[in-house]
Amino acid sequence: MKDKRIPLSKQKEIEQQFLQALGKKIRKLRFENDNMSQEALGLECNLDRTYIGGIERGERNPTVLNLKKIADALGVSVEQLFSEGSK
Amino acid sequence: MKDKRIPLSKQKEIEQQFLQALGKKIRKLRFENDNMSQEALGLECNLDRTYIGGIERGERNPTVLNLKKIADALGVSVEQLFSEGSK
DNA sequence: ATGTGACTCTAAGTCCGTT
DNA sequence: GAACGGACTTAGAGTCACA
Repeated sequence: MKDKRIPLSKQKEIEQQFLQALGKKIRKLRFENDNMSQEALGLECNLDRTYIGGIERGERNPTVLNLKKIADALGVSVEQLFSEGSK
Repeated sequence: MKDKRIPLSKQKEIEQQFLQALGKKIRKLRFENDNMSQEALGLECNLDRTYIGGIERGERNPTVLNLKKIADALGVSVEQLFSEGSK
C-alpha cells in the first residue's frame, strides 16, 4: 500500500470542496422548499441571512448545531444535508 | 395544527440530546474500529484527545470540518455519523 | 433578495495537569 | 485508557453597512 497521507495543501483544498458541496446542497434544498429566500430561512432558524449566505457559498465552517437548525427549518434531517446524488 | 414553535428551554434540551446522540455514535464507531482509543483517533485526525472525549460525551459542538476529519479517520462518511439505527 | 468585507465577542479547539 | 478541570489561543458565531 502506498502512503495514505495527504499533503496539507491538498487537504485544505478538499475541505473547501466539502464545504462548497454542503453549501450547494443547502441552497438546493432551500429552492426546493417553496423557493425560500436566504432571509426567510435565516428567520426560520434564528440565524442571520448573511451567515446563511456564507454557508451556501462554502465560506463558513458551521457547527453541527447550526446545521441542525438549518436542516430543521428545511424540513430535512441533518443526514440528508450530506447525502449525495439520490433524488 | 398546533403551534410548531418550541420553547427555548426545550430547544436547548433537544440540542443536548442531539450532540449526545452524535457522540454515542462516534464512540460506537470508534470501538468498532479495532477498539481504537480516543488518543489514537485524535492522532489520526489531528485533534486533541480531550476534545474527542468532549464530543463523545456530547459536551462539544464541533464544526463540520472536524466531523469530517473524524469520519475520515473512522473510515465512514459524515452522513453515517448522523444515520440512525440501521447498522 | 444576495454578495462581501470588516468588525466584536463567544465558543471552538489546544495543552497542561490530576483523578 | 478515559473523565474532568484550568488556562490559554484561535477560529467561528453573529451582526452591519454597503455594493
